Amino acid sequence: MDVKQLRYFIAIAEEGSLSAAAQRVNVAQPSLSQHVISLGRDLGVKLLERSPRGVSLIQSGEVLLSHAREIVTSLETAVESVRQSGAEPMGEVRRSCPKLSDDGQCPPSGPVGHLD
Amino acid sequence: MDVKQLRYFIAIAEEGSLSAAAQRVNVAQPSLSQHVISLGRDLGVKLLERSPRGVSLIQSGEVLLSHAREIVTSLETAVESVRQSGAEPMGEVRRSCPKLSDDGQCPPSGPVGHLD
DNA sequence: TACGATTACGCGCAGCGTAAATATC
DNA sequence: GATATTTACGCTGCGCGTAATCGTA
Repeated sequence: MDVKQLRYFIAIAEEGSLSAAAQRVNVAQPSLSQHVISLGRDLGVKLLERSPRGVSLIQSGEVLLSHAREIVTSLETAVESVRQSGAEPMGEVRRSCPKLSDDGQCPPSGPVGHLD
Repeated sequence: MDVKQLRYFIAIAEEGSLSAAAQRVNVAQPSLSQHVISLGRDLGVKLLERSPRGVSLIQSGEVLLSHAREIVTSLETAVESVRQSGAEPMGEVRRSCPKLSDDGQCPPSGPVGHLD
């Protein structure tokens, strides 16, 4: 069970259609189809019903949806607070520059804040 | 960012050692090393310090740890409720939430099955 | 015919394990 | 030398996209 699947599922639930959700999350429909099948199999429940026009959530799907939203939100909150807690940013800061110096180097950089 | 990485990170934090954590989660040490490096890179933050005897969390790591525990718990709860939502009566229920909104309220709840 | 989901199939990459290297005691 | 992490490297499986197939109106 993966957060990516939860994101996909939220998109499907909100769009009511695999095709629309696929566009929204930039993934091909077959991939989403596979994910939702796999998700249902992992949970041992049927999550949604196939309608001639798209899909619609059934009870278990609604339950999953609310939890999924909560979890995804928690995750985003977590990332945000960890980033802001960073007294010690790490890694090299790579930057591009619009114009190289004559010696082919980037001009010296000024003070840099955190990356968004 | 993946839940698996959060589980791994929790194990590392609690064991204080990559080797011990690796045994606990049944993964080779190098794999965990890669994961924690990747996690730190994704977050743009240094999470722990290498000691000659294992590793120890620094501030950002502690922040991540608490969030990670919360998220993993939420995920397990979610799986449980979805599984049990199969044939259970449903309706609005009060629920606890791992994190209050800024105004001190629980985030809005959706329809759910019963909680044990 | 048109729209949407599923099945089939091939490819690339992420994650894993083994093994070798590095570091600290 | 012992313990613990990191680097190197090959392999397998998962996730994705394309294309073909099925279902319904």
